Amino acid sequence: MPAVLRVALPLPLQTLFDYLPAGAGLACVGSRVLVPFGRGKLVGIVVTSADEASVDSRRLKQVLRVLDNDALLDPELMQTLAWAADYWLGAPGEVYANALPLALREAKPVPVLGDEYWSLGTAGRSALDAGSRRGGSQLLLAALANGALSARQLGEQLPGWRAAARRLATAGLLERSERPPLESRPASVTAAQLNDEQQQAVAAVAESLGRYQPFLLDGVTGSGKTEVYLALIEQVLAQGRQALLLVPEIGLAPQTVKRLRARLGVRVEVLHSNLSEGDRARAWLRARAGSARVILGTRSAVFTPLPQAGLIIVDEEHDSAYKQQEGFRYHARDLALVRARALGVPVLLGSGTPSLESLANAESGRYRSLHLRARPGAMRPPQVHIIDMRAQRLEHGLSPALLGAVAETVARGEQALVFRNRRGYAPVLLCHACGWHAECRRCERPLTLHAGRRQLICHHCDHHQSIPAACPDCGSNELTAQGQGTERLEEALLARFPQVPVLRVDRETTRRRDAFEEMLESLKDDQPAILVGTQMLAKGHDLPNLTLVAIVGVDEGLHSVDFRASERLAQLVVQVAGRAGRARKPGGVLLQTHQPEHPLLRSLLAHGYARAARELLAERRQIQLPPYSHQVLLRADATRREAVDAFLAEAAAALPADDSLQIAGPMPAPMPLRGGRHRGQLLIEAGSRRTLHGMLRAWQHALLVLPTARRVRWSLDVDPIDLY
DNA sequence: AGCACGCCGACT
DNA sequence: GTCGGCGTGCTC
Repeated sequence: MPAVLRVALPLPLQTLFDYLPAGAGLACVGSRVLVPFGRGKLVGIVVTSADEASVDSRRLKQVLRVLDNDALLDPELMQTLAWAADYWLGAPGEVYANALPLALREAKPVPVLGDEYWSLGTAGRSALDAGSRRGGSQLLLAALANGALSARQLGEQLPGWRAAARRLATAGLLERSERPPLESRPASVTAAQLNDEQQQAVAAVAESLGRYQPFLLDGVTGSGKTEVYLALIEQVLAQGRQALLLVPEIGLAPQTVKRLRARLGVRVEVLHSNLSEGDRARAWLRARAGSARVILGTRSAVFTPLPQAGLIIVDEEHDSAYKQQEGFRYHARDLALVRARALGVPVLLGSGTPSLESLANAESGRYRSLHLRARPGAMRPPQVHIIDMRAQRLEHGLSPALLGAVAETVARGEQALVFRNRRGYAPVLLCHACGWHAECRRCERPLTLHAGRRQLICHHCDHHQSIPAACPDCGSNELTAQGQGTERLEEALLARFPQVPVLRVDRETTRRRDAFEEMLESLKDDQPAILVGTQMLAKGHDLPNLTLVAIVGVDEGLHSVDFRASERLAQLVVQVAGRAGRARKPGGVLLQTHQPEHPLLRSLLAHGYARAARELLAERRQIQLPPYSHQVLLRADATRREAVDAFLAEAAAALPADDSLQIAGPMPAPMPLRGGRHRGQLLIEAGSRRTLHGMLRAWQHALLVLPTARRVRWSLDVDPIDLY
């Protein structure tokens, strides 16, 4: 019997807490325990045991209850989580809080491993026969008339059924039960014929099944990456192993799930934020039990237990959604690699526009490269043309050439997409008489004019205010909207093409869940239409009648302070342009810019992403930026600027004297004021990861005990991807 | 994080 | 005279 158990508690503290073992029940490493803490109780994870307590043994308390007889987290996950906590400087408790579904962080036994089923009670059947219910309740009763349905089936048939179910259950008309999960059904769709490159990719990964090997699968939109994933998952399933597929956002999931289910004929567990906590916990547990064979999920799904792991796939690996931006700032793609190594399985990173990090790893031989060049079933790659905006008469920011191309497209009965990465009507409201412009007081940035909502909105904090009728400085009523957002482009295109449906797709118009999918589905494949929107349009399902993509106003990305802006711009342009390439007909892409000579744009358009990325990488190498150096960013903010300055100065002074560390700052953050808080940062760079990580824990500890640290909010970000 | 303890300003 | 501000320290 060990003397003490070392327990991780859900607190943002860097320490483990020692407890005496419980009187009854043995708590093994990786299991949950309920412990007394202060005047309350907490659920923690047993991380290790030790012979001796790290504090005075008189202070030790006893574990109240052992919640799991067997480890909830297997040794591989425990080891990977410990690694992750160490690498990203996470507090142990926070790391476990990210890895475990919420329902498993409570002092309850693990939920029953089954599916939730609903059926009519006797009273329910009478109510159905009597027709005494209306609306959603009536529909739900009718849906259950022929027998019980699972929550999953109900979700597919009757959106919003849960509210009705709750009402009817309270009234005693419905019964809830748990049943073991359904056995798999035979696949309903057979494999597509793979082309040579796809076959080679599948063969290469398949040959590595059973051992760790990272692959970078580089394939443009429509090149058939998904078919490669499917073929590999099939092989993994045939070996009786599990496959984990990560996607950057769940918006991409519904079609992928449908495709996986139809093709593989097995249950596909989906782990995402819209899932109820009970369902999420059950899916997680089914993966742990090995009954879930295919797991699809976003960032946090990288923590799914995989006792019979066969393969991990990270789709759209360049996507920054894989990096958690607060709390425990881990990167799911990087963690997927660590897990794959621990599990001894291959890991496949897929993207049409790979991150420079992954390209560098492929170049150095750490990853094996797989390419898909051909576009099966698609026409040749879209032709990209630059429109030089200089000296053009613009109509709401749209050049005659662009409008002409849109006109031709819709005249042919085809669809056009106008991409502008700015929401709202106009990014600036300017006084023509005195030069005043509306600015957020809490961020010192221009307020965006939203015409439909009749408000000025700050895109950096939630500040809203009404639109002034006259200039508050000089009283002039010559207030003019400067620049174009998606709302204004929508208005201009509507006015210009009154006979064609114009759909705006941005955060405002797709606020409701599923709104985005519904909007895209409302497009008739054989009818003309114009889509206007932001980033969101870079993804989503195929639009076979979309033949023109017009990219407007990406110039901001060409001279940003963030060294990653050009990489992101190139990825965005290629991803958006790719939307035109999936049509039955050849697609065209127009890029409207003030800087047609910009080397990045020239290289991108003349030679494609791979070449542009190589050039960006060469630049990074020359000036020793990531991935050729390693960074840690200390961020701090406070209502008083002096508090930030004092803390950062002390933080810099607490750094070890080491010539191999490059220190930038303390300096103001790119947005020095946000939401009324002053922000500053200190960037540490090193050529070697070992050097950097060698000092990090000690430095973090030094920061924790700085008196000035108490007067600011601060965080350390290892491998930051946004320097905002 | 959450909570207690402790030392200085405006109130029944 | 007390109620309550948040600065400081602690939680095994």
